[in-house]
Amino acid sequence: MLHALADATRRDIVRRCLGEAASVSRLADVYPMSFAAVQKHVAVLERAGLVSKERRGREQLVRSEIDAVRRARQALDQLEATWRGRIERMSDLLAEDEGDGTHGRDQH
Amino acid sequence: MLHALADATRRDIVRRCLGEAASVSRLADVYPMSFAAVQKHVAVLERAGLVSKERRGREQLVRSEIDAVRRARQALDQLEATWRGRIERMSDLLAEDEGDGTHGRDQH
DNA sequence: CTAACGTACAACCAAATGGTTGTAGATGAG
DNA sequence: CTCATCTACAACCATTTGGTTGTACGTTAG
Repeated sequence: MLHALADATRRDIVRRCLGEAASVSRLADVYPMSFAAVQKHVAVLERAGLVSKERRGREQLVRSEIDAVRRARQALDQLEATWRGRIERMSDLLAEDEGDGTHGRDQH
Repeated sequence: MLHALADATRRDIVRRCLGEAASVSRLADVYPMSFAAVQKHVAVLERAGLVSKERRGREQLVRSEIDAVRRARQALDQLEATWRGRIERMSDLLAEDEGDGTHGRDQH
């Protein structure tokens, strides 16, 4: 999921299809690469649930799933939350018990 | 940067080193892979600025850079912001000018 | 109907990834 | 000093990635 957003072209595709959907070939002539390459990028995004395709005539409209983007962002929020949790816990330990440096947390 | 966080092991390393730093070998015996593999993951995170290493005796302590995590998260925030921007702009267009569907935006 | 367009997919390729083992250099413990 | 530990790094390997070209198929325009 984050992997799908780790590519600049793919992030740009998501950005471009946020407001209004675009056909794959329209996307293709924006980027300096072949149609097939763009098609693959879209496929990666689709597998990750970040965009959906809807056939309209002979075109295939790509639309970004904003909720999926939000969910991806949450993964990083989680890291920050963990961080805040650690700091809090450390403060607690310092407040109530300063002697023991080897509390057995963090074991696998 | 997002690429560095796209791997589950690396995200876990970041999580683990958020509160207190850990030596590379300590990290290594947490994961089911060789020391060298963990070392490589740490190197990737370091190149991305997500962790920093500090030598302490013969150990190398790995510490996560919470600000870098925040910066990575901001990249995804940007996508959502773009989305909100698009919606806003669409509303504006609908409000003031309904006739023209082919305004020349989004050109490369 | 025919030609052009949009898509799908296979085959191929170079480079990056994620892993391994092995070797060698620093550093601390005894 | 000597040995065990921690780290660094090279060489190698399989798989994935990001790109290409070529071919085939469905749909729309004229």
